[in-house]
Amino acid sequence: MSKNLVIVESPAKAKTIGGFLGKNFLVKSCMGHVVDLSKKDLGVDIEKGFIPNYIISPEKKKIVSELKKLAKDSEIIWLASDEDREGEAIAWHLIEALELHSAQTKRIAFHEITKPAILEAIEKPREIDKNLVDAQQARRVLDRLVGFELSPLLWRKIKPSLSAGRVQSVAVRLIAEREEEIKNFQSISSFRIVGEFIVKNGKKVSIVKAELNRRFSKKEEAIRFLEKCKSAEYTVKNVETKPSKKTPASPFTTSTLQQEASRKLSFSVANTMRIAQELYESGKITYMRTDSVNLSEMALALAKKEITGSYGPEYVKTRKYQTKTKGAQEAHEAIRPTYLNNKIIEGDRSQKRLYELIWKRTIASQMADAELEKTIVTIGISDNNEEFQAKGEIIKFDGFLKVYMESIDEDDSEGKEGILPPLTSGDHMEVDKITAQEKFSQQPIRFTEAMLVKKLEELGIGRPSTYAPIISTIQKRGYVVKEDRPGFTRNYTLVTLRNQKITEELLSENIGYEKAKLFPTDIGNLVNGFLVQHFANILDYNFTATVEEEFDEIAEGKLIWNKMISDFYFPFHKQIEGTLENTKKVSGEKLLGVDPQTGENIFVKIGRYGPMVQLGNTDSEQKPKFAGLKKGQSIDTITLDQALDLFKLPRKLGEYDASEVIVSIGRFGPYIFYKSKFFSLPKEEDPLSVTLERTIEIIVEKQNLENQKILKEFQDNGELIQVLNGRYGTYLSYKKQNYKIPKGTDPRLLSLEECRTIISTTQPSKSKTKKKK
DNA sequence: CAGTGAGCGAGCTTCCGCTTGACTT
Repeated sequence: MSKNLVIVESPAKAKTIGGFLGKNFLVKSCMGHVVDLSKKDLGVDIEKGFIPNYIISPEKKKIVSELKKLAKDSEIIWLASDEDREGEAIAWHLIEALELHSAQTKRIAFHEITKPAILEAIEKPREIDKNLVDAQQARRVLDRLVGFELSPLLWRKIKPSLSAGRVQSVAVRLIAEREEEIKNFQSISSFRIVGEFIVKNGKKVSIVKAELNRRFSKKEEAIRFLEKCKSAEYTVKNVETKPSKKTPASPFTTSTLQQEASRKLSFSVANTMRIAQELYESGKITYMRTDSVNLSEMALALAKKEITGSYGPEYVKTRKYQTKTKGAQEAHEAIRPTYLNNKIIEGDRSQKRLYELIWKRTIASQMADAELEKTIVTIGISDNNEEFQAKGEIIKFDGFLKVYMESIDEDDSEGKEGILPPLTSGDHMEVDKITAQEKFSQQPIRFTEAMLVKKLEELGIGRPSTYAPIISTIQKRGYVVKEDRPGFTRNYTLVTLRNQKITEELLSENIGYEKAKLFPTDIGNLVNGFLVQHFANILDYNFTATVEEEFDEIAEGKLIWNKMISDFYFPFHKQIEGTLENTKKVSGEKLLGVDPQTGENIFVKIGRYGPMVQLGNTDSEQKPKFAGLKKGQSIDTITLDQALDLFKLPRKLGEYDASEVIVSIGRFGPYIFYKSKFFSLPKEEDPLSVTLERTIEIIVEKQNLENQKILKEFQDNGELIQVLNGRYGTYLSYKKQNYKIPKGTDPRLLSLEECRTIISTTQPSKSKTKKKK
C-alpha cells in the first residue's frame, strides 16, 4: 500500500511520473474534468447568485469511485493537475468529489515531465488557488448561459436542434463573412510587363527575367509601351546587393502543428490530433495540446548536441521563444520529440511523417539563421522613364534551412527568385522578348480547417483541446461543409513583342479550384445573419477577449466571479426575451418566380429539414407542394428551372421484375424505392436523369451484397442464430442482440455448439442506435 | 438512421474545456 497518491490528468503522464517517484507513490489519472454542470437543465441557479449545480460526469463515475477508494487508503493525496485555470478547477473538483480533507491534500504543479522538476514540485506544495477556480467557474457558467439561452431561441425562430455558443458561432461567422467577401469581390485586371534578356558570359548563355516597375490597366497602354520598346536600347543602370537573413519558426504548438500538417502533409485537423495522440501515448513526443512555445532546458541541451553532431557547431543557435498568443495559459511545453536524438521512429506512415515534421521543426528552431544575399538589377530603357527590375537571391549560409522551412497559405506561383548571372552597371542588355500578360487581382482565400484554427487562435477564441472539436461541431450542425469545388476557366490576353513584331493571343487558365475548403451552408448563413443582427455583442470578434480580461481580474482577486456573471447575464437575458417577443420566425424565404403550368408562386426557404422549394402560397386553400434541394444546391443560387425540376420527383422510372422503380430525394439524400425497400443512390448519380437500367444495376448489386451477408444460420429451439458479415467484420446475431466473434476463430467453421458458447459467455454489443421514445 | 415539410402538440435538441477508450453492423 502506497502512502502517497498522486493524481494527474492524463494516463500517459501518470505512467512516466510513476517511474520517477518510486514505490511510495502511486500515480493515477483522473482523465480531465470529473464533474460538470448538470445537463438536464440550465445547471445554474440564477436566483441564488448563479450557483453551479455540479454533478459527477456519468463517464467518470467509475474513475471517481476508484480514486476515492485509493484516497481513503493513502496518507497524502497530491493533486497534480495542470497549472492553468482548468487544471486548478479540476484539483478543486477532485477535493469535492473524493471528499478529501485539507490536512491530507496537497496541490502541486510542474511544467515539464522530468525527474528534477517533479521532485522540486513535491518539495513545494501549495494551497488551491480559489481565485483561479472562480475564474474557471465564471468561464464555465458564462458559456453555459450563452449556449443554453441562445440555442433554444434558434429552435423557436429558425428550426429545432440548432446550436449557438461563444466559440462556434464566431467560427461560423468567420466562414460566412469570408464567403460574402468572395461573392462581392470584383476582380481587377492589369497588364504585367516582363522582359526576358539574353546574357552571355563566356560560353554560358542565360536568360534574365525582369519585371517592369509599373503595370498598365488597359491593353492599349500596354501595346503602346511595347511599340516604344521596338526601337529601344537596354542598359544596366544599377546593381544593388544587400545581405538578408531568415529566422526559423518557433517550436510547435497545437495550432501551428495543425497548420503545418495541413499545408505540408494535407492532414485534416482531426487526423493530426489523432496521430499526435498516438505518438504521445507511445512516449515519442511531448503533450500535443499546448499553447506554449517553450522548450525545457533538457530539450535545449539535447538539440544543441544533436545539431552539433549532425551539422556542425556553426549550425547551433540556442533560442528561447516567447508566447505571443492572446490568452495563452502555458501549462505544458511546446510539442517536441521526447528524445531529439531519434530522427526517425517506428510506426505507420502517418506517424512517421508527423514525427519527422515535429523533429525538423524543433531542431530548426535551435539552429542558426540562414544568411542570404539579395540582388536587384535595374535595367533602363532608352527614351523611356520606366525601368525593369530583375531580382535574385542566393543563400550564403543555409543555417536552419538545411532542415526545415515553414510553408505559407498564399499561393506563391510567381516571384521565385533564383541566381542571377554577374552583371555590372553600364552593361548592354540584349532583349529576347517582352510580354504583357493580363493579371487579375486575387479574391480572398477560403478557409481550410487549419486556417480557421489560426484565425481563432489570433482572436483568442477556443483552446488547444477544442480546435478540432469546434471544426467537427460546426460541420455536424450543418452550418459549414468541407468540400472540394471545381474551378472555372478564365480568359486572359497575352501580348508579346519579339523580333520587332507584336502578337496578341487570347489564352485561358483554370482558376478557383478549391480543395478541402470550408463553405457556409444555407442554414449556416441564415443562423449567422440572425445572430449577428440580434446579438452583435456576442458575435463580436472581441467578445471573448473582453470576457477573458475579466476572467483574469477574477483570477487576480480583483473581481467577484458571480458579480461579473450577473452584470453580463441580466442585460443578455433581456436581449433574449426581446428577440423572442419581437421577431418573427425566419426562413430565408425568397420568391423565385411563377410555375408556368399552374401560375402558382415558387419559393425557396429553409424548412424544418433544411433548404426546400415550395410550390403555391402557404395561406392558399390548396396545400402547397414541397421538395428538398439536391446536394450542392443553395437557396442563394438556385434557378427557377432547377426548382421546377425538383418537383418532378418522385419519378416513376418503369418496372423491373413486375414491380415499380421510383426515384426521389429524402432525408438522407437521393434514393430508389423498389419492392417496398429503399436503396440509396450513389452521389455521382442525379435522381433527375438516372435511367431505369442504371437503377436496376444498383438494386441487383445491393441484393447480391445482402445475400453474402448471411454466412451461416442455425435454428436453436426455434430461435434463429445467424453468422453475419457486416461493415465492421463478422458477428453473431441472436434474439436481436449482436455478439462479437472471438479473434482467431474462423466464422465460417463455427458450429451450433460454438455459437451457443459465444452467446452465453460474451456480453452482447450495446446498440447505440437505440432511441428513447 | 429512414425517406418529411402547413395545421395539432408532446418531447426532444443546446454550451466550452479537460481527458481517453469502447465500439459501431
